[in-house]
Amino acid sequence: MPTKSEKTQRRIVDAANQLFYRKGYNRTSFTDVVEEAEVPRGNIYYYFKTKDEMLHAVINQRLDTTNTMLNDWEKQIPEPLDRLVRFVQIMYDSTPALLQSGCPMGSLNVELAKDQPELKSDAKKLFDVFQLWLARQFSELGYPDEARELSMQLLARGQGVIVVAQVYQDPGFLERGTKDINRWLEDLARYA
Amino acid sequence: MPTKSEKTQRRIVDAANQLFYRKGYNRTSFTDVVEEAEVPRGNIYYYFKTKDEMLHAVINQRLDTTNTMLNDWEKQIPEPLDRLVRFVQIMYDSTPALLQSGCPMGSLNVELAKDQPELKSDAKKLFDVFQLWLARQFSELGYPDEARELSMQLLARGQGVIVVAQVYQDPGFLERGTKDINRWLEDLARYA
DNA sequence: GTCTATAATACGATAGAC
DNA sequence: GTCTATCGTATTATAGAC
Repeated sequence: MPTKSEKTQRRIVDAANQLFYRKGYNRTSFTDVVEEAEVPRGNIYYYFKTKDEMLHAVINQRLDTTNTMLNDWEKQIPEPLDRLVRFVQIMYDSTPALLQSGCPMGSLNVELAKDQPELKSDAKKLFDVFQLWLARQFSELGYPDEARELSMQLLARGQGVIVVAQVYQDPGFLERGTKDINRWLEDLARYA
Repeated sequence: MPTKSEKTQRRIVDAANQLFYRKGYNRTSFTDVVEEAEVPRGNIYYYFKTKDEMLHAVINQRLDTTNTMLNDWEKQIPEPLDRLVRFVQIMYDSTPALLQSGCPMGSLNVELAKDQPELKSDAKKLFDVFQLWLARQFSELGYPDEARELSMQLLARGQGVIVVAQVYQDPGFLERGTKDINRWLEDLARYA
């Protein structure tokens, strides 16, 4: 059973997570977070000494969520191709959010990569967890040597489609993009 | 001959342009700009009432530069395939900057799309100018009906490769990515 | 037109009462 | 652990001397 303290901390991290996604890390202020989380002003410093620490907690929470999701997929989906297709489907399922705020891990990395290298190396882990999982699927699919390269190509395709769909506010492009990616995956599976 | 006033304004816009790219729009302060441009503190308000206006000037300058570049390519390069390949080559030529700060137009759009819709619609023009030019090349290449879709696919491929190469600080992925794109373009030209 | 001084506000962060 | 009051700094922006 979670203590009151743990619940408060969770409220803060959840609020920060949403705001970092909707507004970006640098444009989100502590005031924004305490208002969204509905906790008193200075309270936040009991849990996080700095904004960086808050980002760290947000990233760790996302990593947990992602790991759980990917592990579930490996348990529930027997075929590597179907797992890869399942991955692509989160893009299609998240259409409204992606058009509004972009890719949660992509946009965070793009923002932090510019001139906040320490924060960026933390955000990079969000890519790593997907990349390693995808590489494992490509390996099982029959491409052990090209697994890493293919996983990065898949990530790149997804990122590109999301950015352009967001710029042009075009859900159709996102849908066609995911279908193209799936065709590519099916071709890979066919000629493995 | 440029007046002193015009030169000062240009210095400010050039400085802002660089900083918006290296640090992002929201993390760049007026202080940063006046220091980079080496003009006195409050002077900047004579030229730009708000930061938004400064961004507007930066975007318009980039639009001018881009239009000039693309017009030159159309004059100097007779074949549409070669023009498309020339476009892809700026990615390869800009490797160090792309790994450091990402795509100048992509990262700006990703940043502003989150919750600054007016600024984002201005930044979107940077995509438009490339998109329209690319569509014209695809049209000439023999794909008049698919020209818009193909131009967006090319932009998406570029954006994706740049994001992933930046996240992993991997110039090799950027190089292989551009080669893949060129192969795709050559295939399109072959089967047109 | 150019520049300095400074206002007004928002920020991240701290001290300390409870 | 919880919360308030507040500090110091950096921010955008203005007023006004030159």
